Amino acid sequence: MTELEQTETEFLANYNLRDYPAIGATVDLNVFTIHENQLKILLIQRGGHPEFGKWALPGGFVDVKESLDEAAKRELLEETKISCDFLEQLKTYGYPGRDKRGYIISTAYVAFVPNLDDPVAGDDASNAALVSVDEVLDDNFDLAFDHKMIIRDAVDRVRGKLEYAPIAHLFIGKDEFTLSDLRNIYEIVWGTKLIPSNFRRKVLSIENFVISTGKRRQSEIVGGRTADLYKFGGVEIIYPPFRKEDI
Amino acid sequence: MTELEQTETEFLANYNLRDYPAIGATVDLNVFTIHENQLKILLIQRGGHPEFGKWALPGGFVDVKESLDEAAKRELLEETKISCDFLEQLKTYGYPGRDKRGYIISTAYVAFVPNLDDPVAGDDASNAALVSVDEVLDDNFDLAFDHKMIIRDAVDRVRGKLEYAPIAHLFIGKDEFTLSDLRNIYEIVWGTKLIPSNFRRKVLSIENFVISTGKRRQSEIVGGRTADLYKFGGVEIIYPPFRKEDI
DNA sequence: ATAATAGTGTCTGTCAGACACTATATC
DNA sequence: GATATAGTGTCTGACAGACACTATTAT
Repeated sequence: MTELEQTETEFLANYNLRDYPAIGATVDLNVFTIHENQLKILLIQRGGHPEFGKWALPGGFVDVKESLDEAAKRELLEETKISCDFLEQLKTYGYPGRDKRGYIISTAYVAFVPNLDDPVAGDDASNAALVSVDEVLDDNFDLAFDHKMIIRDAVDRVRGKLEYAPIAHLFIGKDEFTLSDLRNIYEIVWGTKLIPSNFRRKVLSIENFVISTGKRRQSEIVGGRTADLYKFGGVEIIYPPFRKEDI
Repeated sequence: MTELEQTETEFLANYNLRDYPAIGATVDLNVFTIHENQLKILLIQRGGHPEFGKWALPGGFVDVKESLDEAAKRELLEETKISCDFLEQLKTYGYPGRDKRGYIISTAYVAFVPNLDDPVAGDDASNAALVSVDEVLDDNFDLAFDHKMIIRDAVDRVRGKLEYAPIAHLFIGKDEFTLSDLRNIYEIVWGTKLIPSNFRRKVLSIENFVISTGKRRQSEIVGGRTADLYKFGGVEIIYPPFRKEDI
């Protein structure tokens, strides 16, 4: 053992995180889905103190035996009973007073799940619901902690991410989808109408975004021509990106 | 006091973060600058355990009386004696084993500072240096903790952010600058050559990116025509973004 | 037939890449 | 004059917005 290793061992023997003010670490999950032609987010009604009874993001304390990502994945599974393909760190929120239990830092995550028609009631949660983001972000909708601020950031992230990341298909439950299915996701998340022919041209021009399966499927609503079925092609970034609007 | 408030008060009286495993929270700063025509990052040589003597990102523990942003600003001031206009949260790193002192979560920040020709020697740091990012990211360069991973993410953020955020002028120390000065920043950060005429057209086509001051300044190197001086115009986003390369 | 949806083709305007050309400075 | 940098103008190709047109289905 070198001298350096020895002094480090001594240092660590005397070091204890308990000598400093206690802090907590949580993860909060922004779970988005498309439901009834709306972009919705999963909320749980708090079954314990503090903020008892208020709607809040699912989440919980990080275990010291796991990473933040693992904590997020675990909470998602515990509270929604689903795993998902897209789970990404959003931002970390930490300042005095955001939680009455003490100085608690929360790392927020964003997840996309396909349309889960029969939503979910986790273990810890007394109640769970899918709420449209428009409703949640309304001034009259009361949320626990600083979760409204977090959701606002998360919605911005989802809308922005759709421009350059091939993630829209993650909202579709099926492996094979039509370009109308795909366009529908963009229209709902962005709250805009897209011209079908232009959308089609853009999507097909991106190499490996979608791959034709050769199969066709007929429209679900009323009449109409049968549509080609595609599957995701594995591309990692959409370049040049979609243009959401002319600012 | 309602019944709900009463039970919450009781709950909080019995709640103590000390009842859970201790965790720590730090901030780490990626301070970028342009120095000797290179994109460089500020590193400090650790003057204490653990990782004694290794190069590391400046940073330190978060105080429970301040927010994460405030902690980052404070550390930046303590370690570099400069405040800066751009300080943005990057990502939070937390998993078992990343710090020998215990489960310590680190929130990384990215800061841009203008060319500080005479770099900096903070209080806590035994030694400070500006190192080119190419050198730092080389396999042979040894860094403390997981800081190489953090720097890799930070460099990606800087290069990406330059495409759509009007931040290049923050690397220039002066209030007034020529389009060559500005182009130089893009070329250094991206490691590419840009065609001056196209760069000029792009910059001037973005409303309120730069504003002509009417003044002119002659080139610093050798001969050449005097260049128009501009100042930043306050625009918040560059749309459509710069195209860094055709992928 | 009519309505509804899918898919093709084309015109147009914007904008980036490339580069020739002019203007103004030092040496 | 040579050389270096700043700035103007223009050709071209890629691509998005708009929309007319054809194709295929249900009612």
